[in-house]
Amino acid sequence: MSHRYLILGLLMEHPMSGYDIRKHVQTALGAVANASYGTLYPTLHKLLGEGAVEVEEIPQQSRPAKKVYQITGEGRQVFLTWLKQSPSADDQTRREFLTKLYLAKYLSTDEVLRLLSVRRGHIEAAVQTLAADQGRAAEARQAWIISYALSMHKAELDWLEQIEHQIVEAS
Amino acid sequence: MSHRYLILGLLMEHPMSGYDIRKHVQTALGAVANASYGTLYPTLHKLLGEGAVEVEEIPQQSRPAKKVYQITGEGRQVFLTWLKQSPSADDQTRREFLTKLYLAKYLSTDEVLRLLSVRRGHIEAAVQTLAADQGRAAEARQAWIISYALSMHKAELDWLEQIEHQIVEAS
DNA sequence: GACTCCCTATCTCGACCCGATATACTGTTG
DNA sequence: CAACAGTATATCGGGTCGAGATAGGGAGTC
Repeated sequence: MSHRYLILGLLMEHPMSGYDIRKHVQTALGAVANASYGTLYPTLHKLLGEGAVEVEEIPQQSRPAKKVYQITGEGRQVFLTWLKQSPSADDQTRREFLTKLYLAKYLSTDEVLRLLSVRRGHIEAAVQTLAADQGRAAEARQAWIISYALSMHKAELDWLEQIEHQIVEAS
Repeated sequence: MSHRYLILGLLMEHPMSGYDIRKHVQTALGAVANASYGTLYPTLHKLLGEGAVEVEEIPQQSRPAKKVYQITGEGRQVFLTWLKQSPSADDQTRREFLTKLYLAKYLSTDEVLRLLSVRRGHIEAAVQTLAADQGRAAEARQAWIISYALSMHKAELDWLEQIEHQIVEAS
């Protein structure tokens, strides 16, 4: 749903290929968004059919040919209309470990603690990566996204500590 | 993917109908999970075909008939195998407002601030609801989920304040 | 008494999204 | 020279969602 608009938004700046868009999303928004090829290419084809983008095929030597997509005037309008609308209360948050925690009564205390520690490991790894990215962020908007993810991760680490405490004490 | 296991996990406790499962998920895990009918009923049918659950149709007077699903021994095994596996680093986080914030260069300062304040409103409303639920939470595991969501929301409010500051000062 | 909601209960439809995989050539590194 | 990583496109199966269809009953309002 919002992938089409994210794509249009990125194309507002430069014409890009699907491959370029993917890389861009991963580096700039990877912490909070995703754009798999299975979504990207069909969406580009659909936008093309709607006249929101145009494509130019650019052959390259010693590389597969590139299909460079460029946003049209119509596409710009569609994008800006969406952008100016208030965001919905979407909040797509899905965490396998939380589901498992909720069902933890079927696990031993040790298993629950391991579940939490694995989660902690995942977050700490992400924090490391993000902290490194934070220094490299050239634009403010990139820094915003990174600081968002870092804030959430840090809050989750605090929460994890609390829950671990509760579980150890209750056992 | 994990919906099937969440369903099995809930059926570990009591036999339930699809409608019951939905209500249960909404009240107990609504802050971090979802179970739409479009997912629920097909998943139940699939689990039935796999022999992980059994169904009994219960007619009711002055109500539509209920299909009560009960987990089988095989289903229990499938569930427990999944539960004992380390959770993947899934982290499905999608927020429309973050995408819009990233593309805020096409908005005026006022529009960006409105975007953030709408988001703030959504979060504050959620915090209110969750705070009320927190008192009513009978089981520890419910309280865990609620405190998770509250922690995340509070961290996001702090982050929002920071970003609003940055934007006001930069303008 | 008529009207309008809301609740119970099942189910399907179109659309979206993801991860994995296929294809194919090149440059690098051990 | 073999193995791997990068560039680049695309599809497939399957999970997921929100919205709507269907249908009867109870509660509250004018």
